[in-house]
Amino acid sequence: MAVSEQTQMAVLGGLSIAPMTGYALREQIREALGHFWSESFGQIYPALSLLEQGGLIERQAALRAGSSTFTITPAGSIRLRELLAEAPQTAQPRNGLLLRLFFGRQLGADTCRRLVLDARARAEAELAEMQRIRTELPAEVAETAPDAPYILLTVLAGEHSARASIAWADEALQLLDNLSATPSSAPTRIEESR
Amino acid sequence: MAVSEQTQMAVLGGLSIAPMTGYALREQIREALGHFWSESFGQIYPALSLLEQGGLIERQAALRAGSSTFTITPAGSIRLRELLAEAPQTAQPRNGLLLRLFFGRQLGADTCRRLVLDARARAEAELAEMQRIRTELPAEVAETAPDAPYILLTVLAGEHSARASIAWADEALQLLDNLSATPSSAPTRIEESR
DNA sequence: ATGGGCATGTAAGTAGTTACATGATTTA
DNA sequence: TAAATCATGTAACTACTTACATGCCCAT
Repeated sequence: MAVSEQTQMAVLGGLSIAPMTGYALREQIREALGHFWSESFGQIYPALSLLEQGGLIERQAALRAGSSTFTITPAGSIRLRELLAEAPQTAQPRNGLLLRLFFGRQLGADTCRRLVLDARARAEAELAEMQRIRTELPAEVAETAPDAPYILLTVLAGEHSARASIAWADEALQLLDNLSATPSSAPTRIEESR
Repeated sequence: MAVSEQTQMAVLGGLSIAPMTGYALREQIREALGHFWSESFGQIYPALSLLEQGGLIERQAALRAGSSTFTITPAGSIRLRELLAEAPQTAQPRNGLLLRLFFGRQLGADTCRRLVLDARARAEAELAEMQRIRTELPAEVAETAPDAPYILLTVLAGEHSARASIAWADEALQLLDNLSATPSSAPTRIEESR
């Protein structure tokens, strides 16, 4: 127990692309899935033990003493497809930025502006990163080419999300400026966007 | 202990808009913050006890026996502003949909299309909901008018996010269609978007 | 009088992170 | 040979949810 199906899915998925050690798995998850997923060692190693016991992966002694390489078994591939086919469970959202802005009156327009600017900067960085990944995609996954179009979908999601954050931030900044200009009286009128 | 600052912030924030019972607080958080925040009773009641002990909120006996209304104290207002001013802590992302699409080859283009269509439908619903809230905003918060422009920021964020999801889904569906059309060979060429 | 919504609270369980302990191998 | 990196594993902690126990009060 104590290992969620989500984690099993990520571990089996990683090993479905290439056999590797637990340590490498964590690195790969960080690099390839980092912008929408994460796993810590405290999850990965128990998951590897469990999956090995279930015959879904196999452990081979690696060159390095004490370390081992894990390979997915045919049963593991079947299990992976099963897990992937389950409906994605969406955790309830917790957006600290929006929570702060909701109570923004307590915080003041200036501090809110700062928060939005920070968010905008993060989104810009995210967008640049996604575009970098997209240009490097064809080369990176040369041997895992059939996965490339699916990976592209996740990169595009990141791009759309980042662009939306930037557009929202710009609109929000303008509203906050109006708010500062008209200290308390007439609430600023909002024109329809798009 | 055992009550996170995040929860204290949400509880103090809720009570900063109006005094209410723990039960009402949960309802309000659900209705007003539901699309970007959530709190369960298991969080709210311990938080109320803690904040009361700290003198940040006060309990008054309500009309109904056994129930009590909580009011934020001046010290509570100060604490709220302190908490709001702290940098938003962003939990690491876990997007089950993108995880599935990343390993989409195992799942097949058809099942992926279904997943994307579901996501698109959810985004459409979200967009409609955000637009409904926006039109009702001026009326709803008549007495809490000064909060309205800040609340609007969070609604706009939801709209931008939903629109981005829809645009991404449409692009993804087209890519998946191409993928089905060209079974395995020539990976489809992606033209630059924007 | 009873079923449903209002109301409070707690215990148990789930999911996950962080920090630590340990040691091998590579690189500077 | 020392530091950095690779590698495995576990224990303690944090945050949060779910389920339950309890009871009030209103409408039918």
